[in-house]
Amino acid sequence: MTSAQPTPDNGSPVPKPRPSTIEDVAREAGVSRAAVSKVIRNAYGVSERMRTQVEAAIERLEYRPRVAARAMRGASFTLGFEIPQVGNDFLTMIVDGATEALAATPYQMIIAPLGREQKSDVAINSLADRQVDGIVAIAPRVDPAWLERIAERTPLVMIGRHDRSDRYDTITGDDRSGAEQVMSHLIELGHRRIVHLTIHPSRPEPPWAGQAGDEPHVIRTAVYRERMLALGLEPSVIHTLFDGSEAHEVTRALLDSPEPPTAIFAGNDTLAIGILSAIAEAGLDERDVSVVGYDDVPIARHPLVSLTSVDQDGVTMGREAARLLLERLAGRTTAVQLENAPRLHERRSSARPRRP
Amino acid sequence: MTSAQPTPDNGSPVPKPRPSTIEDVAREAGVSRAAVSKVIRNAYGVSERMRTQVEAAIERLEYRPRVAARAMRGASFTLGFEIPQVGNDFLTMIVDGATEALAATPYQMIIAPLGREQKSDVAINSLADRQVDGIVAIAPRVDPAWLERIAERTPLVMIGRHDRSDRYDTITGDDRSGAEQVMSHLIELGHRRIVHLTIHPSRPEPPWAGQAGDEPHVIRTAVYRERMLALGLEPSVIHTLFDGSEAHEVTRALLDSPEPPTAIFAGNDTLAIGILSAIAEAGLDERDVSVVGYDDVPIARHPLVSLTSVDQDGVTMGREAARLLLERLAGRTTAVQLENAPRLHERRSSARPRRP
DNA sequence: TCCCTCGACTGAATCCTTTCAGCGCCCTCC
DNA sequence: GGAGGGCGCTGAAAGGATTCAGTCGAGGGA
Repeated sequence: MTSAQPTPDNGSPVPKPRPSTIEDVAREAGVSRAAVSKVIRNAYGVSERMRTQVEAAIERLEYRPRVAARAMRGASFTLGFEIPQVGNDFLTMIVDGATEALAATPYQMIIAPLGREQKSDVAINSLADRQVDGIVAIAPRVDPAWLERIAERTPLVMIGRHDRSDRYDTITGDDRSGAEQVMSHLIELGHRRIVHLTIHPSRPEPPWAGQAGDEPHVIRTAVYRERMLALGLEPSVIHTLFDGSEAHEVTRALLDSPEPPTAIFAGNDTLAIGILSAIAEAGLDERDVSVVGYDDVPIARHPLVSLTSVDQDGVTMGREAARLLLERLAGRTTAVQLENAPRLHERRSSARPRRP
Repeated sequence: MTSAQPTPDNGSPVPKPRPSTIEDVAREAGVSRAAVSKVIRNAYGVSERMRTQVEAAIERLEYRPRVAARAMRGASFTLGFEIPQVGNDFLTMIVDGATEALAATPYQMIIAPLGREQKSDVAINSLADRQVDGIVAIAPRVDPAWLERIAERTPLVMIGRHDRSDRYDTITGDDRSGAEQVMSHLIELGHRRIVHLTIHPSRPEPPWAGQAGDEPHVIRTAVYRERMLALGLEPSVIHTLFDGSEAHEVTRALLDSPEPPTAIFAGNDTLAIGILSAIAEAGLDERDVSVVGYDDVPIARHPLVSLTSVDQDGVTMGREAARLLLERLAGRTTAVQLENAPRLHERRSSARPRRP
């Protein structure tokens, strides 16, 4: 990065123009503050004449309501999304779906991304502190009881985990079915040495004690184990970090081992992409090592990648999450659980093994 | 998505527990509100004894300051990022860099994503309304004068565009140099029929009148034109939407044309990925049509993709953007311009043409 | 001993919006 | 013609933090 070029300070300290307030608008329009407030919020009890007057004043003064002040008594018109990994395209799909669903509403979406070493609760707390009107948490690694405490104050939709609650809504994919489809597919192709590579489950430590079994990845792993054992095969599970680079390293080591797998079932597509890169670098292809991912992110469809993957329709999940929050804000108090049916898309990355 | 399973309302309307306020903490610790405030903000004039007392009370009451209330008089400890396209991995890199830079600070980052049809100003306004302490805008398609008005009130860093301002800081890549590298590379490989496929520039309409020339993509296009004309070749520029799918369609049509190009210079990697998919689907490869992208997103390095691309180090841009904002918040009033030097990474996607 | 200074702490004002109780006024209905 | 009700609007309180001017007490210097 080239050295900075500071522009000379022109001496005159620019006086910050005070942005206009609802008070200014009221004075300008010759009405009370309360009246202006009603116009803004489209509330009941506003004559046509006053509406046009106030709107004109708002226009003239370029008035914009301060969200902070609104939040103190009313609503912030903001929905917060906790996103565990910004670069993950599955999460992007969720955001896309939600953006679309929110487009015609007065609600603005904000995203609190998780830092590399940050925990979910930091981001969720940060959203709650900002008094968002609703929160979407994606497979958060926190204690369900803690989540319920948050949900007591702020409508919350949790995407991914399979625990249920009366307090918050959940949206899940049927991870059992998805993983079954993957395993059936690989087994039918004739694979026997199948490795499962996935992310670390949340550690079973307080305050999040031993509930990891509800996490999507953990369920997929369980299905993998069952199916392997049912065939009298030895399961082999490897855990890595979220980011695909460790998956890449691990795969490279696997390929160098005396008896490398003929197939790898990846916990998600981000990992699968990392795995594919190691296989390609080694000069191998799908008939040496097949790979199946999970999420069906856009790049999986790309003909150069052509990754077999489980589609769980993240866009719909995001859209539904937004809808559920809006419903809650409109008054619903009962909890809702949605589950969608995943579907395996078979592509080039999975094939019959060259030698079983 | 499977039908909803409403949990039965258990009748007892749960009384929302009132979260504790600074008042409660003050009472609990036997001090004044102002004292608690000072402890929280690490302000001057706090004895060791009082600090420990107050901190204990905060702990006991699980007190968390309300950002909305803080924002009304002080700071919101929030930095806002306007992101024009959530799925774009270059923008993800910027966010990653910024997240890292902010990790050790009390500042939390929030992202305002742009909807499909939304304009930059909506997202930027929305951040300003939320009284974030600073804003990062990425190649926003708004009038520079408008941006300066925002910057009068809130420190602002603009990434991408090449216009300068005394009011806000800018971070750019040297797009001229980057585009020169691309064109030199393609020409040296022997390409002559080179098409440039890029995104639509902002329309030269009020309130953003005819300043599109400062946009990174427009500069890259200008360089392309110059180099083609210098060789006596006819430039051919095609504009598409942000998203790679239209690039895919357009490329397919190009390949079917009587005299298809031997190389395509893509305005960014997202487009390049879309172009590559059309080429691969047509059963062609880099010796039929070479492709060069811009941004060097992570997937470009993937051996299955191996896209030649210009690296402008988005992670550093994000980190620097965060740093510049923190500097402003610490008191700097002069504007700073940073520019980094892009570097072309040659990969498999660009090769000598099979027949020139 | 008295005055002054300085550090630690407090009380009250302030930020901007929503909400709620209440007040005229006009219309309708009996 | 009076009661009642609905509509349109207002004034003031409330919400939770920061900030500023000031108070108090201890310690130092003359």
